[in-house]
Amino acid sequence: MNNQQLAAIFNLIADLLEIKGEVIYVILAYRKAAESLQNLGREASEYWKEGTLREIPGVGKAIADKIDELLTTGSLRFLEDLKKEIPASLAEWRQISGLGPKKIALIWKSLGITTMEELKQAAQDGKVAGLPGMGEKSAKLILDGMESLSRRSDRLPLWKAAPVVEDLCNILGSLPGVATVSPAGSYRRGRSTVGDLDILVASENPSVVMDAFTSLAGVSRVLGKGATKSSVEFSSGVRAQVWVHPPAKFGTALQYATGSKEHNVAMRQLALSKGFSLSEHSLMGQDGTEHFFATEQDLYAALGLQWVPPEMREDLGEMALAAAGKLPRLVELADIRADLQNHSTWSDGEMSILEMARAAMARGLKVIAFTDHSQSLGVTGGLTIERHAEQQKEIEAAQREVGDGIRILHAAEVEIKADGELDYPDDFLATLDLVLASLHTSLRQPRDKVTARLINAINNPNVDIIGHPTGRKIPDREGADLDMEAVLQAAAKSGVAMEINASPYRLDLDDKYARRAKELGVKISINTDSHSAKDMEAMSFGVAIAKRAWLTPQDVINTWSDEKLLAWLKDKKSAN
DNA sequence: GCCGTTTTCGGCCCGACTGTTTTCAGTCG
Repeated sequence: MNNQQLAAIFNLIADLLEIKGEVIYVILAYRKAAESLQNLGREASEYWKEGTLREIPGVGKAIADKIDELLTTGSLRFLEDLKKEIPASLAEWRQISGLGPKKIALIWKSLGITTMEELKQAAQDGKVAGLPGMGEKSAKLILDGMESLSRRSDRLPLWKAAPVVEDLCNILGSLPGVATVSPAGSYRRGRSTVGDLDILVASENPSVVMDAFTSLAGVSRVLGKGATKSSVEFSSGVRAQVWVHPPAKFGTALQYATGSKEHNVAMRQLALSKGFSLSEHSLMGQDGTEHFFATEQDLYAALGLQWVPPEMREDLGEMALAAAGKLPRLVELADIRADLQNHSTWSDGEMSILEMARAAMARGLKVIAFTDHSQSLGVTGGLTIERHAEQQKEIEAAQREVGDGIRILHAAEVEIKADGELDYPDDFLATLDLVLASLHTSLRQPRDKVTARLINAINNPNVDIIGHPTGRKIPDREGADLDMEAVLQAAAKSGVAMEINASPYRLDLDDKYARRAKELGVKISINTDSHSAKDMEAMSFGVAIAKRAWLTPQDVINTWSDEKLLAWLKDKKSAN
């Protein structure tokens, strides 16, 4: 049983307990444990074997015992008993927006219904509207909620969210009286998928913003419209929410709207411990005096904290570091000087080596590696060794053309074949400037086999980087079922770097594994996997993942000087 | 149910918006 499955069980327990009417703090404890398991870079089963389950944040005696029972027997007595009391199908109703635990309990107990179909029927028949505290609008809210639930996917992939956020910011920013616009929420925190889109607007005239936002083209449903906060659903199923605050309060408001919820709870607790009450409007002293902050920096400083980068705001230890003035200097987009996975027309790319190199130069890069596919990946036009010799000539010509502007590396994305062997012989690999090894095929192999394939590649002294390690595609394809802990341990031992593939379709490694890699001393390479100049824009997404993993420039080989990077590549070769 | 630079027991964040209400409960973020 993996972390995701354990987390799902604890979230289910939380849902059922909430409907049952359990005190809120018990529910919060289960949700915290679930959240914590999802963010963990190692499997809980490994902690379990070591007897260190309670080192997982939010896991105390009771939940550790439940994890133990689940891993030992595969089931949980507590949950089975709970299901006899509260039908598990009611937990599905929680996904309907506008329907919370209290109303679910009311409907279930009053009408004796438990399924989605029965709920729909009851809402249509007027039975829901007849309940105490409910009315026609409540029934309609439920029906609308069910309707949009059927249209929505769980979370929005970044490649879908980014253009929408950009459009919204441009439109809102051009309204009269608007001083500033900023994305907030999970998008600003750099998550690889986002839920609803959150946008914060600074203006003294909120009604203009609210009116414009709720009447945008493409809005299919206004979920709420108030004086300073509104939310809408677009016909695409995407939901967005906009807050408006005056510029003088923009700092507190942006901090609040950025979250995460867990980070904000920690912030408020800290404020309380210092005799203040923190809200999205102000920091209020016990005597009622309010302090306003135009910037987040001022707010964090007022609480005795360093400004915490949004990507770190998950309550995973950043508060203590910020209080001690010891936040790491995270890697930034401006630190990136090399992109080490790119494709040209020599395989499945759309542009020539010279065109790509010039595009990279225009972005300020100093090193670009061409990692065209290897021969066995036929659909991509993978290169034979003979064609590599021709490509080498073109690279030399392109290098003469661009001069000192950028260094072009002759590399390859070598296929790790189904049997674990690499697609080129070692003596050829040794001649390349850089070798990136990746899985593209037979991703569904059993865990042991696919893990062994990757480790075999890691142990090849010619391999410098493992590309997009799990092979996942967002949102459609789960990655290979890897024993990531074993993979990262092997990489630490051999000195191979692991890639954070910056493509918003991949973002692989994800942040939790990248963070675990850093703990083990594994170097990271952030690459765009570009097939055209436009793809190079994705670097910022990869950097966001790296920041979420708390990586510094030293951890990321793409930030290193030419000398250091080339020496590192050479050392790996000479260790051959 | 978890947790500890106020605490091993007593806390655990705060406000906007909506609908069904005559002053508030539920939901959401």
